[in-house]
Amino acid sequence: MTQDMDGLENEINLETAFDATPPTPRKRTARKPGRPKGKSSDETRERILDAAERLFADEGYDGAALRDVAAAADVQLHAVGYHFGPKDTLFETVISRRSVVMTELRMKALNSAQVAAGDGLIPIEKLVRDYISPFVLSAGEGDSGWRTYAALMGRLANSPLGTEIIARHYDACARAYLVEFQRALPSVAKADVIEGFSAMVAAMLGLCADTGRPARLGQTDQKRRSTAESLETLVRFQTAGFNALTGSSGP
Amino acid sequence: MTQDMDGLENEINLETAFDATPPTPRKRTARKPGRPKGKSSDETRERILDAAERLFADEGYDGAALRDVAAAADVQLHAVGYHFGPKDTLFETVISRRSVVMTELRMKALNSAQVAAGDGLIPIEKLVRDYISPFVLSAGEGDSGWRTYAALMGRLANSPLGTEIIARHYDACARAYLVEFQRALPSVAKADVIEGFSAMVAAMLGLCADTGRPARLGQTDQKRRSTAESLETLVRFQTAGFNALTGSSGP
DNA sequence: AAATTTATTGAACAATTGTATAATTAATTA
DNA sequence: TAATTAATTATACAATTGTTCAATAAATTT
Repeated sequence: MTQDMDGLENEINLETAFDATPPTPRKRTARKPGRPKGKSSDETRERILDAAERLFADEGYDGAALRDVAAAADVQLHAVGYHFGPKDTLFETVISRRSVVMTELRMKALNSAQVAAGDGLIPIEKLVRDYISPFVLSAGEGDSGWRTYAALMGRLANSPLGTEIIARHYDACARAYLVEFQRALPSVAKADVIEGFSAMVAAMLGLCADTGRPARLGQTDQKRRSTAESLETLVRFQTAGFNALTGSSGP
Repeated sequence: MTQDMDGLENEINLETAFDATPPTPRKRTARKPGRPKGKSSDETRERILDAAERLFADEGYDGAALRDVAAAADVQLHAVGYHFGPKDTLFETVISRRSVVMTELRMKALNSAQVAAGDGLIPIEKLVRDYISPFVLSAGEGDSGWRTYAALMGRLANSPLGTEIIARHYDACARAYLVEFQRALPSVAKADVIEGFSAMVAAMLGLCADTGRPARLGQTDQKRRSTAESLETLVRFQTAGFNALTGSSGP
């Protein structure tokens, strides 16, 4: 919401606080039909995407009802369909809105690293860090939308629908990194490099999905770790994992 | 299915082959109402659980319709509710049926390792292997039900519902292992040990969920790796990850 | 042998869901 | 300024869903 409640020239209902139980119907603001005065539809689109992102993350693709998305975005049901078409393309749009940002961050980092390395190799730790940190930092320190997106991606990770969508939005970048991982680990079998990469991604998603399991397993309800600490631990762990693959089965 | 199609004393329809598109309605066998002759209801229960397991794995909790479960199990809709009550308790039963097996395997391995270690420490690699291998081997070499179950667990991993259920069924065992991990890594902060453990579990689930992403990322459609190979790579990778956490921030 | 319990089929219900149609009003274009 | 397009509310629909009720027949108990 870039420019909040402007152009709402009707009586407005200020219960914008977030409901803990998302399927709640949530009475909507009373508004007149017809094109609203002065407000760009882009705001509405973003509001719908934000609401959809959260509901897909909380309830899953099938669990999230378009009515609840509409209510959370404070628009009428049909506005959702009008802007984004059927449910699956809304979902696709939710994913791609941030995947393009994430992929650009990762590819820029990779390109810089390639330039810096020249003919040499990119260190494993740098590859791990460059792939992981945009996601971890966005999820941990970005706005709440990024946190929600990270939860959604984590949830998607091992589902058939999610796999298909991740392939479409993230595989190209993953392959670019894999080339460098393989180059930096010439003695490691390709299948092992890929398995390591998959392990790294799974750990990253699990960390960022932020399910609360670590806190539960630790019991001692210590204050939440800083994102930076978690990131460093993850980088060290995954880097060592990749390096341990050398000298096992030939390439 | 321990004792297949016995007691089906009515005309039977042999299209038992698995449908690639699970939401297909699937016409059921015509049978008389009333208690069937001679067949134990345990068979029916297992058939329903198998069908539910697969549909939950393929379609998710909300995506799986009880009607489709019933059709896949070749029973009437109400038989599902009769045996397992509402949908959420059916789901719970699907999870617990195998979680008790898995937890017993892991706890037996842990107890053996503790006895073998006596007053000494259990090596990290042994802890990793003992926790991971029952799941990986069941998913990779067990019957098809275990493969389905692994996909379901992977899918559950980062969802709110899944987290809650995993806590109920797997946290006790996870804590028992964590004690030994911490003992074996005395210089590592507790939060780091937990983060490493979470990374290990995430990688394990990602591997066993078997989404096909590794094959897609590798492109060269090589024959599927053996489960044993994957397991060894995973153990080596995760063990090195844990060991790399030593000597960073104090406990 | 009668009564009860168990396991099953068949049918129905009320609620929810994704999508489509109609109406309305502001912005844009001709 | 008239006509068209864009964005929105309001309503309707047909399909699907989890659950429940009724009927039936075999097994078990009394």
